[in-house]
Parts: sequence; C-alpha cells; structure tokens
Amino acid sequence: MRVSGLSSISGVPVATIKYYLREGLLHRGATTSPNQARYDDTHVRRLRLIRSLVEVGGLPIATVRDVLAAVDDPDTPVHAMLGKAVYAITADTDDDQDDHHDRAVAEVEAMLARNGWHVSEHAPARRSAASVLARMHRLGQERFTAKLDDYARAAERIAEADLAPVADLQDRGDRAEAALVGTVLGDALLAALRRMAQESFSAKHFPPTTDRE
Amino acid sequence: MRVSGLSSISGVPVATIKYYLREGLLHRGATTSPNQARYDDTHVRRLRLIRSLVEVGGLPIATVRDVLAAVDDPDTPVHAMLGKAVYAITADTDDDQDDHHDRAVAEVEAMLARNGWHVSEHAPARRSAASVLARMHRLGQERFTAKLDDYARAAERIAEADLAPVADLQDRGDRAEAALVGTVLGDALLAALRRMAQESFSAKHFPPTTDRE
DNA sequence: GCATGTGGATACTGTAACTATCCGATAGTG
DNA sequence: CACTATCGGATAGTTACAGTATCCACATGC
Repeated sequence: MRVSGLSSISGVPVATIKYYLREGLLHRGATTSPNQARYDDTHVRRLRLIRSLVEVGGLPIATVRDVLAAVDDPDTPVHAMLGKAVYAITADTDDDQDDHHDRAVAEVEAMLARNGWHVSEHAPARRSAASVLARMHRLGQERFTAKLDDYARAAERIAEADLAPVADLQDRGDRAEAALVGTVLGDALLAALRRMAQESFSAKHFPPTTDRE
Repeated sequence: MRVSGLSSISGVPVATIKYYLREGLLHRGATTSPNQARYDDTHVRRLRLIRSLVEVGGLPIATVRDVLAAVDDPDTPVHAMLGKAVYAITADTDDDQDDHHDRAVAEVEAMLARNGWHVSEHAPARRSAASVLARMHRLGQERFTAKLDDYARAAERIAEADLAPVADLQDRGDRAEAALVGTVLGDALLAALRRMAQESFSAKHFPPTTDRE
C-alpha cells in the first residue's frame, strides 16, 4: 500500500500524512526504491491512534510525537510513558500561589489521607487537582470541597475498572497503548457519561416544570 | 478601578483585557468620561471565569462569548445555557458512520436502557459517547464495552454529587454559573482524581517490582 | 511510452489568541 | 495650572500551530 491507499483507508489527507511522517509521529514505510515506499496496517493503526489523541484528547502534535516515542521505546516503563501522556494532557494551569492555592493543596492532601490513597508527592495529577480546586474557590464555588470525597470514591471505582483489564495484557506495547487510549479517550467517555447521568438525574429528581422549559 | 488595576488584580495583561472587551467576553466598565471607565469586582469575577474556561476547559474565545452571553441572558434557561457549554466542550469528533460507529451507538443505547437513564435523543453527550466508543473499537480496545456499566454507575454517583448543591441555589445567574463551573472545571478535577486513584490502586494491587520501576 | 502517482523537501496558508502601537483626552501630582 | 503618566479605543502586527500546496526527479502500470 502507498500513501494514497493509506490516505483513503484512514481518511487522512496525503499532505497531512506526509506532515506526520516529517514530524516523526508516523514511522516511515519500507522503501522499495529511492522514491517509493510501502505502508501496512501498522501505519493505519498508528494513524488512527494519532488522530484520536489529537482530535479527542486535544494533544499538540509535538506531545503526540513524544508520547508515541515513549510507547515505542521498549526501555521506557509503561508508567513513565503514561506519566508523560498524563502530564501533557493536563494543562499546566499556572497556580497563583495564593491563599486559595494553599488551601486547595491542603484539601487534596486531606482527601488522600482520608481515603488511604498512596500518590507520589510529585504526581502531576496532585498539582492539577489542587490547581483546579483553587480556581473553584476563587470563583466562589466552595461546594466542591464537601463533595471531594464523593468524587474520590467514584474515581476509585473508575480506576479499578480501568486497571483490571490492562493488567491482563502481556505484551508491553499492547499494555502501553491500552493505558494510553484508556487514559485519553477514557476521559472523554467519562465526561460524556457524566453529562448523560446529569441529564437523567435531573429529569428524575427535578420534574421538567420550572427549570427545564 | 481602571484597567491597570483590573490587570494587576487578575494577572491578565491590559492588552488582553482590551481584547476581551472588544470580543464581548467582558462587559464594559461604567464610563465616567469619553475616555475613562471604572471597573469593579464583577469584572474581576468575570475575568477569572473567562480564564478558567479558556485555560482549564480549553474553550475557544468565541465559544466563551456565546456561553457567557447565555449565562447573562435571563431569558435563556439554565439547561439551554449548559447545553451550549457542553456542546462546545465536547469536540464534535466526526463519526465515521461505519460498522464500529453503529455498534457503538447500539452499545450506548443498551447501556442507557440497562441503567434506566432518560436521556434526550439529541443530547450531544450521546453522540459524543458513541463516537469515542467507536474510536476505541477501531483502535482494537474492546474492553470498554464490558466496563461501560461500571463507568456508568460511577457517573451516576458523580452526577448526584454534582446536582444536589446546585439545586439549592435560588438566583438564576448563580445557578447558571455554578453549573457551568461544575461542568467545565469538574471534568478537569475528575480527570485528576482518576489519575491519582489509578496510581494508588496500581501501587496497592501491583506491587512496584516489574512494571513500576 | 506516457499519464498518473510517489517520496521528499520547501514554501505557503489560515486560524486563533493575543500583543503592540498610536491617538487624543483625562487624572492626579505638585 | 502645568505636566506627565495613564486611559479608552481603534488598528495593525505577532506568534504558534496545524496543516496545505507546490515542485521535483523518479517509478509504476496500463
């Protein structure tokens, strides 16, 4: 298969495929002549993965390159690769280092302790959670503090569902890719489920009279 | 307070504040002279909200304008405003209309039926969930189908925690803003909690020997 | 044998989100 | 009251990102 075939199967324009090749997101095809190469279904798979990370996850192309390089590198442990992806996904929302931030950090720590979670001191998710919580406080939305444990318990169940199937995978590459997809696309799936659950819950407990037109 | 004061309090550059004024994201200050205006803490609050939606939620400026216009308009029902925000947040990941997509749609419908959820036929979250699920299938990640109910039950608990406090709010504007922040920043908070839960669960059930270096 | 397509390099485009400059007018200081 | 910093508002410029488009010498396949 050559570029045009890869393009029509994947729906990605030829020019864009060339761009991804150039940027190192997609491995080159097997060259049969100075200006001829063959692509196979590994390219199709990879292209699909790239598009999902970009379109659903919103990752910048440069990040996708780094993450995929980590996926491909057998020396990179899976958790390190995921850390990279997760760190990339999580916008580094500059924390303002004010009272709200300090309070948010303390609340996250208290929540971890209450629930018996063991999370690295330097996990980006810690900073991220505290940063978002601090923003909520600054916006006058204090109610999340009280609900943190409810969210945490839900997150626990989700994490359990996330990890069990991944642990069964033998091949390192498969496991890395599964973890990556689960993390990035999983966020989008969960967000959609949350919306539907909200709508359903709202319809059930607040009959559509005043609030719902 | 004038722009420079607003700028130093909020940390947003003057030029950017002017840009937001121009684009209609921020209401103009009370003009005291042809070229002089006073800003108050409603501007500070609004600015914080804008930055959160942009930096955490990743919403485009044009969308933020539309969403905030809906928040401000007393004639827009809260759920319509939220629908706008939710629709904006959820990238319209073009569904490829193939077998995978059809199957994903069916799986989402089955899940809704099994859990007794009442969700509008045209809810964007439906399309979004199906679209993400279809992508997972195309990537060879089938395990999510089996886990859909686990995720759904977690989403139910989250939705419950989300909605209860919002229902208490009396003022329409407060309620709209609370729902908006809860939806947009809530996604980010939940994603961070999920990461931490994964790390904690992983450490607990897969002792750090082989996989975790 | 010749139109069609190829890999690869280079240059260009479009959009989004600011950022900088300029203007005449005002505010607050001394 | 003079005067300098700052203001609001308009306009133009910048940067970053993610592609697109063009060009080329060469291959393929009818």
